[in-house]
Amino acid sequence: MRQAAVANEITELVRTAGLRPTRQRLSLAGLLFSGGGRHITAEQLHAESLGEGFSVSLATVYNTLHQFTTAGLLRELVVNSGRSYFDTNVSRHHHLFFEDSGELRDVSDNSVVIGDLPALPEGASISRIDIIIRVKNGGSSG
Amino acid sequence: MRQAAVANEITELVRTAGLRPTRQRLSLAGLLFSGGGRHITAEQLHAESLGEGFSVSLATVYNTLHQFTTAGLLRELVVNSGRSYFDTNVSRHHHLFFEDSGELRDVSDNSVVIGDLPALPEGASISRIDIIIRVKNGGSSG
DNA sequence: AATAAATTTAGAACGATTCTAATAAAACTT
DNA sequence: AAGTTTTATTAGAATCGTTCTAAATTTATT
Repeated sequence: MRQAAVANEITELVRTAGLRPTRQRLSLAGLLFSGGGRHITAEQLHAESLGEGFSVSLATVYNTLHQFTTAGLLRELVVNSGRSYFDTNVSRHHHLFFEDSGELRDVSDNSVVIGDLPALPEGASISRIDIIIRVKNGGSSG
Repeated sequence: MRQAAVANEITELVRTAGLRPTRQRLSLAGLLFSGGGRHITAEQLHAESLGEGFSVSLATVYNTLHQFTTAGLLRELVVNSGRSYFDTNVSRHHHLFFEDSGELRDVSDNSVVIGDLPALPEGASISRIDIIIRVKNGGSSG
């Protein structure tokens, strides 16, 4: 697809999220959504953006990641205490987490069946089910 | 059971973990393992210990929680970025997390069936599967 | 252009956790 | 049980990821 067409799509994506298509948001959205699925931290995205010559502050990276998450464009993922990953795949799925490398890989939702659950309190409902399969040794090789 | 017998059991538990039965470790182990299953943060355990008149520093609480975790007496649980819970139930099970109250409740392992997984890289093996069922509204009521 | 509203930013502040180096307690030795 | 070595505890500083603040800039509207 032509560059201009991609840029338009990104702009539309940001607009649809109810956000003004600023230079910073478009750069970050481009990095996040132009390739395949990604699992990325705020610091990683910040470094990547600077590396590509798109200057942006870390505060804006955090703001943008949260705005995209609220808009349903990203899903926030917690595997370790003290660091959030943001997943560009917001469809129902789970994760393989390689403890050694810190890499995350998607696992299809079909691989898992949840059976009976304890009764939930009155008025309560499930907002999400997170499954993390922690793997030791290996990773970054497939 | 008599107080003295309980104290002996706790002492043995700490010894078996390869740790000296110091006053601080015994107090903390008593708080952690004398009741039923618990899900507790370092800050909560620290406050509880001081409240019971067992003075201990926060650093020691952290040290002790990690030592107990390494020894297999506790399991560290991450549900939110920026805060760890420690679970006194180290048998295979999963969790219900009440987003409003921050409460955690155990879910039997029987409730869940994991089907096919993607092939793991050579030499890799699963160290643990964490399932967190996030619940909105309700909690602390059952 | 002028005005209003939203965004970005640097740097301070924050909360959870870890580190440091000094003191204290526990376990050996004799 | 005194002396020695090893291990544990501690207060407070340091660190890390993240959030906040208030000023400056950009975008949208009139």
